[in-house]
Order: sequence, then C-alpha cells, then structure tokens
Amino acid sequence: MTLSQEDLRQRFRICGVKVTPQRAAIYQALAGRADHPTAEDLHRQVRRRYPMISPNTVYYTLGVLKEAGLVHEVNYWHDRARFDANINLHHHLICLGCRRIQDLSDAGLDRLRVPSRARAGFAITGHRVEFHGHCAACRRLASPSARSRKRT
Amino acid sequence: MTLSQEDLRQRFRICGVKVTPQRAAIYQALAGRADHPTAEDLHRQVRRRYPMISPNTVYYTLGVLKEAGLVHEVNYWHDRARFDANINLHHHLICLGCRRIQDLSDAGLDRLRVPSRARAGFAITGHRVEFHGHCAACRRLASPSARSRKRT
DNA sequence: GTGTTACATAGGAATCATTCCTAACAAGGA
DNA sequence: TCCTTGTTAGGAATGATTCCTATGTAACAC
Repeated sequence: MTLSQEDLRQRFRICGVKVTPQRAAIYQALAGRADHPTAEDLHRQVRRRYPMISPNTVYYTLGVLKEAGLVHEVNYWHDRARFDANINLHHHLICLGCRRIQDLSDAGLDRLRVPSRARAGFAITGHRVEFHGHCAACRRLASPSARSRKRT
Repeated sequence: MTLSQEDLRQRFRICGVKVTPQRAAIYQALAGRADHPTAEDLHRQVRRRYPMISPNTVYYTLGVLKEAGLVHEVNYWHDRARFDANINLHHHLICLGCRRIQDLSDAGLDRLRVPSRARAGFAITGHRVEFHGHCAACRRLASPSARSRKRT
C-alpha cells in the first residue's frame, strides 16, 4: 500500500491539501497499515523518520486529512480515535475478543438501500455495515480442544 | 417506553443484574428517550429524583448494564460515549449536519449475510448498518429556497 | 530581493470524560 | 448477629485531545 510521492501529491492536490514532509509521512504510515492505528501509533511510527514531530502535528494533520475526506475515523471502541486511509466503500468485521477491526469488501453489501418510507426525509450519502463476532484466532483460543473436533 | 417496575425487575433478573433504585432510575431514563444520551445527560436527568447520585454511579451502572447486555453503547462520534436501551436489532441514520443518530428498523437489513469466503474464519454474532447523510431538518436549513423548489 | 499573507509546526498548558481508589453502606445468607 | 459481597459517593488521578502561541516556511505579489 505504499504510494509513490507523485500519487500522494496528486491525491492531496485534488482534495486541496498542502503537502508537507510530515503530512506525507503520516499519510504513508497510515496507508501502509491494514489495521486501524491510533494517532499515537502513527506518531510513534513517523517519529522514527522525523524525531522532532509532535503529537500535536499528528492530531492536526489527521484532522485536516479527515476534513478533506482523505482518511476516515473509526470509533467502534470508545477508547481512542482510530484511523483508516482506505476510503473506498467497505465494511468491518469487529472482533469482540481481541477488539481488532478487519476490513471487509463485498459488492452485495455496497448496494444496500433503505425503503424511502423508513428514511423520513433523510438524504443518504453513504453507509457501512459492521459485523460483530469473534475472529479465527480468538475462537481457537477460546476452545483449546478445537483440534480434536476438527472433523465434526 | 416507560417500563413497569415489575417488567424492569424481570429484565434485570434475567440478566443477573441486581436492582437498586438508582439503577432502575438510570435504566428508565435511558429507555424513555429516543435519542442516544451521554452518561452526563442521564446523570443530569436522574439527579432530579436522586439529588445525591454521583456521576460515578451512572458510569458504573452503565458499565454493568452494558456488560449484561441490557444497553448498548453507540460511538459513531468520538466525543463521548452514548447509550441506547433499544437492544433489538436495528440500524442507524447518522446526520452529518446535526450529528443526531436516529434508529431505523428494517427487516431486509436485519437479514444481511456475508459470503463465507469473505469471513476468513470469523464467527458472526450480530451486525448493524449505519447510513450517513443529512436529516430532513438539516436539509431544510441548508437550502432556504427549498420551498420555492417544491415541485422540481 | 523584500514584504506580506497564510498556513504548518512544536511545545507547553489546559480541558474534561472517564477511571481509579477508598470508605461507608445495604442486602442476603449462615 | 456476623460475614460476605456487591453498591454508592466523593475525591483524586489519568490520559487522549484540544487550546494557545511563538516560530518557521512557502507562495505570491510589488
């Protein structure tokens, strides 16, 4: 998911966001991850290349990128804000065990509509489905005898 | 949505939650509202009847009720935790203007499934759809000339 | 080149929802 | 009645996020 410098410049330009080394680094760090990191995670990561970068800049930049529509915020767990550079329509598998959130792409889910009588005048611009449950790893942990039941 | 004291006792008993006057008041306050109030909103409301109740008790009680599955937490906006006593399967209409979250019931949405190959071993126990957009009131505000365009 | 404007950045202080700690309290069972 | 267990309230602590502000920097006229 690493982006060429030129691609990044273009994306930013389209959204009217000025490019700076810090912003590029933050965006690249986010785009390079499949999970949904917090601002602090990103700060820790970007600091390896820019040791002087402040948490402040990370918060401010994420705010700017969010405003511009270049990143999304994911808040299923209320602890801290998490971010996602994947702005294509997609959905979430949320593990109630390890609290990890996986992306899920499914064309069927992308096509959902609401009956207009239920919308009550609401103009819908987008949607997202979240599925709750337990991921494969957590299920294995929860049932240590899983191996002996492999065939049932 | 007000509940008889007996119904409440029974619900709590089924979920193994002890009934106290404070807890009953908090749950009733939540069940009586169609929006999704914060802990502070509920504290303010319950304090009218129990002036000595502490925010602490509200937080603790909401934690207990959540753990027991009697209430849900709604965190679309990252500012503060919001709560919902409606634990029936339902969905959300989220207004990006006024940030209000309306409940939406739709049997079609309740039946969603994910193709098993996309699930990657995930065991799904529930789901919820969130629709983003603008509510009727915000749309009226945004276009003051709406009245003159009624027929177009 | 110089001045001007408009943001960006970093550092430190402030905010404020939430949690932690603790002591007093209440209910239910032995 | 005593014991145990969970509940409540108050105050202190935590910690993510925001606010404030001085400095830096790029773009753009003049």
